[in-house]
Amino acid sequence: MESRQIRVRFAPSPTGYLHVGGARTALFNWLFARNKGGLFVLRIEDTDLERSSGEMTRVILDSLQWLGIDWDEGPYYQAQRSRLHAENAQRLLEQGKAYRCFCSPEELERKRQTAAEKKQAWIYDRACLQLDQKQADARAREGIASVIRFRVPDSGETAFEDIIQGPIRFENRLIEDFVLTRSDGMPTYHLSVVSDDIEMQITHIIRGADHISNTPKQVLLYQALGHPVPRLGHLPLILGSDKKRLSKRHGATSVEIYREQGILPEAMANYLALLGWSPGSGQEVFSIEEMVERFDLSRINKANAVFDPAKLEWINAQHIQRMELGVMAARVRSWLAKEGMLADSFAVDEKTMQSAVNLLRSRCKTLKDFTTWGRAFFVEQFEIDPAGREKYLSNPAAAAALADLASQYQSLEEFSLESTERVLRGIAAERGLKAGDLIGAARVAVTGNPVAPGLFEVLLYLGRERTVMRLKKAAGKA
RNA sequence: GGCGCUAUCGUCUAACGGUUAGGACGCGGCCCUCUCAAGGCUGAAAUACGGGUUCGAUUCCCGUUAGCGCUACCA
Repeated sequence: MESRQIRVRFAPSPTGYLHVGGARTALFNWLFARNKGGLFVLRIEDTDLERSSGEMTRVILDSLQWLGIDWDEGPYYQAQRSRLHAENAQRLLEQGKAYRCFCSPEELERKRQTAAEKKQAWIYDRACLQLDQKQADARAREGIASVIRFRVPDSGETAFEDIIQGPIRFENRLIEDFVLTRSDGMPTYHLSVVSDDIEMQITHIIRGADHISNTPKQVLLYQALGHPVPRLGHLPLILGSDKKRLSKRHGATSVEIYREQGILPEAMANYLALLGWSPGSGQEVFSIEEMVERFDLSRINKANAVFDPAKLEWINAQHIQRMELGVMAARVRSWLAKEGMLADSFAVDEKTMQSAVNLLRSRCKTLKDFTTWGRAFFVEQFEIDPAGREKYLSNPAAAAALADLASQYQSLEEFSLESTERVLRGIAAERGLKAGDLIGAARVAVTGNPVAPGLFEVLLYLGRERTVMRLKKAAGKA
């Protein structure tokens, strides 16, 4: 029994950057398709010409690619397909499943207002449904603008079995005769989506729960158009820390921003997947391949989830630590390039780059940390942290010891982990300093920071020449 | 206002009638230690409320409450 191939789609409106909610919707569709050997279709819903832009489309595609989400078909552009959609409306009109409505937007707005003031529910009152063919034609001839409205059944109910939410039902009498085409002839959202999903043979529609209320209208449309309804699954929404729907108010909401902050795409996808889905095994850190392998629509949660930047950061740190060293080094290299530090860097050869990353990675939560906190591991120009200077380099004794350390390192036969430590401890003992304090002073001198990887490993990484130079410089300034 | 959806630690979640309600982030403590991370151990922290059904409810049903969503000639 060969079942039809699964076809899913992601259909963003290019009215802004790729929102984390949208990114998760795309990811779940993609994971589902990849897990089932299905096809992932990308469609740009750019029918709102006012708010859509080609630039936004470009950014959204770029963000998807960055996340590792690739598409098998598309991108299709919905605006280019309006003629097709309008034809469907025309057909429904001819079949009596839709009718022309001449009510003006102002008139409708007035009725809505009145109802709202009386705290009454209001849906379109079907004033124009009474018009017969002749009357309608007459109005059209008078030049009165009209829209095409879908004729919703008066009774009964429209129900569907949601893959994620379970059975959902709506009474038809509470569903409005919604607009199919606007007065300028352009199709509206419901018509476009359904027409395209039919045309593109979408088998599973996985989207945000904010579309649940739209669904009965679309189900009705499928039925009127004589097409089976695809399987529907509505994902819980992503909320801000105040439990309100995640929006600009909450700060970083586009995946673009997290990318700029140094979040790895693997970590972003990993965290997003955990918002509403869990494998049930307790595992939380996955590679993309593991996610594809484990993903299962039946394990998606029904309740909304609060976006937690702290956990995202932790997931990111985990990926930074676990990623293959060579791959991670390449990421850091690109980050350095992006920051304009690569040209001045002394850590350009692969071996040195890997050593630096190896030393720093367990202490970095984002790529940004490598070039800010870890700056001294890549370039010679770095600032000494004021607090570190105050704590370790402010007294003359430390400065003198540092100068001594520099000269002894210079004449050391072998510059090793063991010898550098022995010399330092010797100097500390000789001068009545605590070893920890001298280590701290040296650390600040060579890394600019009171917090860094183990000192002697750092010295070895930097090499004798660079170490001596930095020690002398700090000693001179102290 | 109407309609719809949801409800386990602060947050993300596990449990698919029987568990001392588990894990993770974050927070606190201890260990490790040249600082800080990482790592290991550990502590505090939850089934919204009220009724049923059942020998037994986090789990099934109803109600209440709360939150969210939709309510356009936007998508």
